[in-house]
Amino acid sequence: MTQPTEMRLLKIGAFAELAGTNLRTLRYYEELGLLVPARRSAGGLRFYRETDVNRWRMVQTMRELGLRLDRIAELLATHDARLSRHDLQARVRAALAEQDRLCAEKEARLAEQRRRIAEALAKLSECESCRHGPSPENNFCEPCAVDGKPLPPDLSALY
Amino acid sequence: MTQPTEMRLLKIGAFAELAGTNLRTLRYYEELGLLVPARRSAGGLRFYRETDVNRWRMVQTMRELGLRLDRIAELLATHDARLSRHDLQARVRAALAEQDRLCAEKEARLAEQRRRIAEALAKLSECESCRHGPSPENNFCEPCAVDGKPLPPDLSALY
DNA sequence: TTGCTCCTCACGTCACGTGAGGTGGC
DNA sequence: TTGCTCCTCACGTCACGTGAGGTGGC
Repeated sequence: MTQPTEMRLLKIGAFAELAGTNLRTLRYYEELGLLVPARRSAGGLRFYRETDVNRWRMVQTMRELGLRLDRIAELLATHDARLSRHDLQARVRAALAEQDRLCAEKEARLAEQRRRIAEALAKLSECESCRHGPSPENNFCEPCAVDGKPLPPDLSALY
Repeated sequence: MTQPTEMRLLKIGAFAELAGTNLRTLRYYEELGLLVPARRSAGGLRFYRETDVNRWRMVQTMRELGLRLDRIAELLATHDARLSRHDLQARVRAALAEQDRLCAEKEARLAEQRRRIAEALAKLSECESCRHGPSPENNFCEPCAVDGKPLPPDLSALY
C-alpha cells in the first residue's frame, strides 16, 4: 500500500490526447498555475490524473466566454490548503455562479444576433427583386432607395 | 453638388468612439483589409462613414464566435467590384447563413454548459452536509465517498 | 542499444497595447 | 501660433506554435 487511493496517472502526451490539446499549452497552463500536474517524476516528467481533464475543459469553457487566462486562474483558485471547508465551498459556489451568469449573458447576445441575421436575410430576399444594387454611387444602398430606411445592420455590414 | 449622396464622414477618433474601440485596432483592421476607411485626406487622415460601424460590429460578433481575423476577412469579402449583383447577393446570403450556423452551435454548447453548472451546484449542496471534504488524501472526493460515483465534471474541476 | 516520449530553452506569430517623434487642419 | 488630433514606425504582451538540442524509462 503505497498510496491510500488508487489513481491512474497519465504522462503529458496521453493527457494531451485525452484533453484534445498539445504539450505546449499544458506546459504553459502549468506555468500560470492554471492546471498543475498531480506530480512530477524524478526525471522531471509530468503526471496528470484522468479527472484533471475536467479542469482542462472548464478552462476552455471560460476562455470561450471571453475571459483571459489570469482572470480564469483567479476564479479557479479554489485549491488553497489554508481555506476552511466552508470557505472552499463558498468559493466553488461563487465560481460556478459567475460562470452561469456569463453563459446567460452570452446566450442573450447570441439570440439577439440570430434575430439580426434573420432580419438581414429577410431584407436580402427583397433586394433580389430590386432594380437597384449596392455600389459606391448610392452609398451602398444606405439608405435603401425603395423604403428610404437604413438597411438592417448585418446587411449593411456586407453591402 | 460635390457628391451624389450626402454622407457624414468621421475621423478615426470619432469613429473609434462610436464603435467603442481604439485607433490601433482600426488601423490594424485596415491593414488586414477588414474595415477600410471610405476615404483618406491628402494629409493621410482616415475617414469612415457612420454606417461602417455595422461592419465593425459584425467583425466583433464573428470574433466572439471564435473565428480568426483572416477567416473573418474571407467571409466578409463581399465587396469585390468584379462580382455580379447575383453573385454578390449569393455571397452575402452564404456569409449570413454561416454566421447563423455558428451562433446556433455556440448556443447549444452554452445550454449544455449551464446544465452542467446546475448539476455541479446541486451536488455541491449535498456536499455541504457531508462529513468528508476534498483533499489530496481522498483524491479530492474523486470518486465521491457517499455514492461512489464520479463528481459532476464542473465540481471535479474546482475540488 | 535503439526508439519513442519527454525535458528546457528560445525564437516566431496573432491581435493588438503603448509610447516616440512628427504632421494636419473634411 | 497654439492645441488637439492625427500620422507612421517600432517595440511590448498574451497565448500559444514550432523547432533545436538533449534526457528519461510511472
